[in-house]
Amino acid sequence: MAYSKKNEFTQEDTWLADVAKALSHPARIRILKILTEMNVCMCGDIVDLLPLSQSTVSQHLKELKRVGLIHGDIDGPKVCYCVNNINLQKAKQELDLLFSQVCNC
Amino acid sequence: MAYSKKNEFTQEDTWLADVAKALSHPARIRILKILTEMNVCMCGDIVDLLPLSQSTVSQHLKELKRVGLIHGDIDGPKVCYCVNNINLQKAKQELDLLFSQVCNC
DNA sequence: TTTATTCATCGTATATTTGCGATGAACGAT
DNA sequence: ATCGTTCATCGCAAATATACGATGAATAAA
Repeated sequence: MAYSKKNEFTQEDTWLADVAKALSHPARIRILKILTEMNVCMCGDIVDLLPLSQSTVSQHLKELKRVGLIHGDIDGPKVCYCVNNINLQKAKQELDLLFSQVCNC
Repeated sequence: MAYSKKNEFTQEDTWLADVAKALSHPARIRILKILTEMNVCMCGDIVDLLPLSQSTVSQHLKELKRVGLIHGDIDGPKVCYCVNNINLQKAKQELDLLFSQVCNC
């Protein structure tokens, strides 16, 4: 590849692609749904519901945190994960905008 | 990784993740927009508009075709690429459903 | 038939993602 | 102070993605 060319695009396209990347693994889709279904959710709760190890789930949570779709509040040795409604709404709006630009329906 | 675990999830979550993956590179976001702006579009037209080689653009087109967001109609030595409105609409609907499940706004 | 155009695919290099076990940090409870 | 719980991170291995040049197939035009 030599070097990535991802930054030779507009910031909007890059941001949208980045959000899409965060959604591009079924485990992360599932995690978002789990976090909404359960009001409070620790990492261990999610591990129990997924066919993945604790360290792998932790990585997926980190990716969702990176783009701001969730946040984790430290509570002693636990971390309470929640969806970030503000950023989810922003992501929804930007995706809606993309589809309105791209789809002639 | 040993083996991927992507198929240990529901078909819906896997399909959504797959659509998101197709949108997870700014070049592919850009290509979708270009295909909408121009009514008829050959691969070479897109290559002229992107900082990527012809073979790389062809790969991105292939990925968009794989999930059905675009289709290419052969026209002699040319290939006429278009967005696939039906599947774009389906993708939009499924993403809307996800956000309605996941976002408390 | 030869030539030019258009594009997909192959081969290759590098980067990134996915996944796990092991380890250690942080904290509450004993 | 010690122990158990919770979780992030490190180190590693394997799989995928990104990017390019080279090549070849397919067709239109000459």
